Amino acid sequence: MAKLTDRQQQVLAFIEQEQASSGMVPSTREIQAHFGFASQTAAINHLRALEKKGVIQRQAGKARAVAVVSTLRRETILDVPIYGQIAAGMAEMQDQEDEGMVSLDVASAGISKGSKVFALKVRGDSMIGAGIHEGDLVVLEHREPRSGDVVAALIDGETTLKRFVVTHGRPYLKAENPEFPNLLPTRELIVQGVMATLIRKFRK
Amino acid sequence: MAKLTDRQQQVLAFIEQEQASSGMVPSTREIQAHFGFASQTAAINHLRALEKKGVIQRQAGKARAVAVVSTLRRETILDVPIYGQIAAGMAEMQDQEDEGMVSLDVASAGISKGSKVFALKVRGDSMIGAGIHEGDLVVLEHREPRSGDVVAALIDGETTLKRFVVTHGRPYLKAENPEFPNLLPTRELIVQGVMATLIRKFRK
DNA sequence: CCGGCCGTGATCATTCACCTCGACGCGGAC
DNA sequence: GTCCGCGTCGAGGTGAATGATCACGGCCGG
Repeated sequence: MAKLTDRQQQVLAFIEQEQASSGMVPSTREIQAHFGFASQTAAINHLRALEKKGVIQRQAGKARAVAVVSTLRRETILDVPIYGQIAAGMAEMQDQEDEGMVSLDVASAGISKGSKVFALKVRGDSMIGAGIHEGDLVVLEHREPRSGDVVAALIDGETTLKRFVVTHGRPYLKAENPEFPNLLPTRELIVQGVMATLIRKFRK
Repeated sequence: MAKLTDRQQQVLAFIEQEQASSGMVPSTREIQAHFGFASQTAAINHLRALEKKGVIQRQAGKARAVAVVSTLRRETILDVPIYGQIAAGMAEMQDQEDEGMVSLDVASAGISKGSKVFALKVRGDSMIGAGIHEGDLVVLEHREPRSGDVVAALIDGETTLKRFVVTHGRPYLKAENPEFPNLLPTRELIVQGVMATLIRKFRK
């Protein structure tokens, strides 16, 4: 891919910035106005140059038909709401206060498109044996758990992270920390989500 | 936010799908054609309804002036290239084979916009004490390490993950695993990146 | 009976990409 | 040097793409 000129870099930056802030790609006239060109031709030429260098794609004749290749190549982005640490009543998935958002691509998340997804901040260290630490962000998928999955389960009105194990046809919840009781009886087991991804942010 | 009709959901899905695949929002006529409407008005009405319900934003008079609010609210997405496990010669950041891509928002990544970023797949368990396991994906930022940071360093032509510690004004690399030598002398220390985020994908 | 939803059909007014012709500077090729 | 390509910009014009509007009708729940 050929290198971009300073000017072309500026134009590309403008396009990307506009798309991020207003959601739409600027037209040739808007580019013209932004850079103070007296003619559209200047803007069009820059677009053509960017297209030839492969950083954008265009569709002849169509309005605002500019697509930035780097965002085009990207996998679908999943927006995961963070429901905090306490998840009482989550079974209904309602009235949950959003405490933020994580966005990552579906491939990295390993999540089947279409299923309900949410995230929780890990509190405590009952799963430290599985490499899940306090403060980690856990992305969970709402689906039926399989044996061996790490799940967020509602026990005594509180959500905790445990490993879901089925032995002799009976489901158990297992904490991965020697200081915790290894097996918990699981009557009225409510699994709120199955762990799909873990995200840990290091010092800022 | 008012609930969407089935039809409105379909229209929104079409818009999002088009934007993802071609990079641009469909025009009213394209929406019309896709759904087999005999009139543009049908398409326009749906857009108006979607706008009133707050899921899209439009700008009067402008072409393809539709912005999906959910993607608009989103933080800036960072595209991180995965450079694999072996990173010989990475100091130049050149000729690196892309083995994929991870995309996540800058806020979750905790990365200062503008710095060079890349990712590596963790091999071995020398950092298991820090909760970093084999197979984890580590996002690294190219910057000067501070004491206590986890860094990817080039030692004997191979990249390994270690904790960077400065004691008595002298830098050391420390493995977080009792089976490994605790402190490594660090002459000619090349730090390729400072760990910013960890991503672990669970069973698929 | 009204308002929201879902359409058809035709027309109008802009927005917008594209084209032609021309200009200037710069660096490499001949 | 001289020519050529490329980047960058100006002036003006054309036709297609596109959003917007008006008029009309049907369906449904409150």
